[in-house]
Amino acid sequence: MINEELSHTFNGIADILELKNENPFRIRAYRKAAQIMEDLAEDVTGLIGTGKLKDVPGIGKDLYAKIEEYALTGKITVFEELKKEFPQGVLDILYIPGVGPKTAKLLFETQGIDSIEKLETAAGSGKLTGIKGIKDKTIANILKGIALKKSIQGRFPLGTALPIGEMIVNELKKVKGVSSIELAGSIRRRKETVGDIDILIISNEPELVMDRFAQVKDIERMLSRGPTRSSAILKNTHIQVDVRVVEKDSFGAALAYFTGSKAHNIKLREIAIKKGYKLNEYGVFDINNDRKVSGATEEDVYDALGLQFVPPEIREDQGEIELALEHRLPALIRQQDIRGDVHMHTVYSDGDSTVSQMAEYARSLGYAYIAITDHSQSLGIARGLDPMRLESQIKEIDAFNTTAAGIKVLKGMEVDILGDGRLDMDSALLDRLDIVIGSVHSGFKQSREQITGRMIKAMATGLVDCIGHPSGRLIGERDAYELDWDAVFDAARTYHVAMEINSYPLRLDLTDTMIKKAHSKGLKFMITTDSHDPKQMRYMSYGVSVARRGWLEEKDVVNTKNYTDLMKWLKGDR
DNA sequence: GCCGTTTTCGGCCCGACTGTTTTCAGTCG
Repeated sequence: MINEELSHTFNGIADILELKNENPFRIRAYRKAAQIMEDLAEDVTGLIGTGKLKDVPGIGKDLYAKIEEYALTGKITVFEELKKEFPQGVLDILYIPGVGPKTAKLLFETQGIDSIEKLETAAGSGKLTGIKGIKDKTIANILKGIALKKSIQGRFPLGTALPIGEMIVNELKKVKGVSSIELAGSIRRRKETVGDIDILIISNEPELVMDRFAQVKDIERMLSRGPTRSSAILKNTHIQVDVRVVEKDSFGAALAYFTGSKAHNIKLREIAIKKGYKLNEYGVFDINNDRKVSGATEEDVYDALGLQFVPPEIREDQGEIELALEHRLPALIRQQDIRGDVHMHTVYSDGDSTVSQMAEYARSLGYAYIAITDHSQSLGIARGLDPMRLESQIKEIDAFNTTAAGIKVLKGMEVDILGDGRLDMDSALLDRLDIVIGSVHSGFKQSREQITGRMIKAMATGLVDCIGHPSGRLIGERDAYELDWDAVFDAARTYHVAMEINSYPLRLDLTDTMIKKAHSKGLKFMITTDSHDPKQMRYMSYGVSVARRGWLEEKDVVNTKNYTDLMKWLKGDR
């Protein structure tokens, strides 16, 4: 999508402007624009057409013109000109941890170093000694940084980082003197991918915490170590972990600060200044006498600034601050609002447990109901069900429901939406089921028009209650297929079909931005786990987090209904 | 480069750690 290309281009412009030691605020404007492009739910080309791009805060006349130029010609003249001044390799060097624009520029201009390879050779052969401001330690750090960059490829799925973060939190929790400990950063905001793991601690013995942290067995090496801050790189994953110890009466301010997002924090500080305060990670201070106004809890901090408490998942400067000022934030859906899990598999297809095993586990989680939704026959690899086997599963579930107490099992299917948009099961049989999830599992390479057409055709049958993992993406493994989201959402509205929020950590699909878009069109959602094993039902929290990031409330999600109301909804009362 | 019930010009968030310095620049978050 052109949005990603623009995001990349704007960051490239910002990189070169940094090398040129340009106005930092101009650089920030480009960085912000890059972030805006990344967060946009729509193709920016469409926004130009409808004139809506002019209304996006942060995109002024100049950036608008550059976006338009890129949409029309595929490039931005300013960027093409800037690239002549610094080769791409110098920009690559900027992304080595510990090397910034000043160093990169110095190395390029005095030594002609214009690639990471040249830098590595020069640093290794001692050619850098003698340059002003560069001594042995700096050279060693450059080499370490290069090695680090090679070992780290981008961001990590939340499903990888969160369990590791929780493990370290549990280790440090035991240290003497620790009274509070929280994960912060993008993990706390539950972004689908995170760049590092941030941990915030209150302790009256910070040295003990840092000692224990340095001994965590998964640590490969320490990057820095101070009395209040330490950083380390973990083995295997090479995720960076940052630990901070703060005073009790600063914990809220520090938690807010280290949770981010950066854009959210900047706006908070601007509000603080307007009110005559200064906000930093230690608290809110009166600018006149430096007296501390608040800081012990996040609630206090937001309150001092005149804001409603903003849940971490929506701290992205996407309108939440403006609503918080008016105390009109949505009441985001909570885990305990979920009354049942309505997408899961059993041994009938590619699951590893029986209907009753899944039901038993769901009951232990406190659910009122589950839906069994095994695959249909075209998905051979998953032993998809043909009509006969579906019939026997229906009988088994009916039998289970007559004997088992405390939980209801809905009869369902995750039916394949075939290459031509037909459903992979007899209509009469689907009609007998309580719930039908329609999913695309094949033909990912089809054109945007074809896949969009398939989905709309499937929805138009009136047999599908929900579209499963609508984009088909697997984080870090497989991109989403091409889809005309407006057309799909509009059709879903017409045929009263819900969108799935699939909680499986590598799916998390719909994404937060697409949820917002679908929500704005009035769609309903189902948050499911797509479990293939009872334990996977615990992934529900991931889906709820994504829903929260998409600003959803309890009423937006179908499986928050009690059993009776859910059945009414499924039978057509929508 | 953006933005405006303090402004169309002149502002634009704040501090820790490192390594090189003799008081601070660079980098990062």
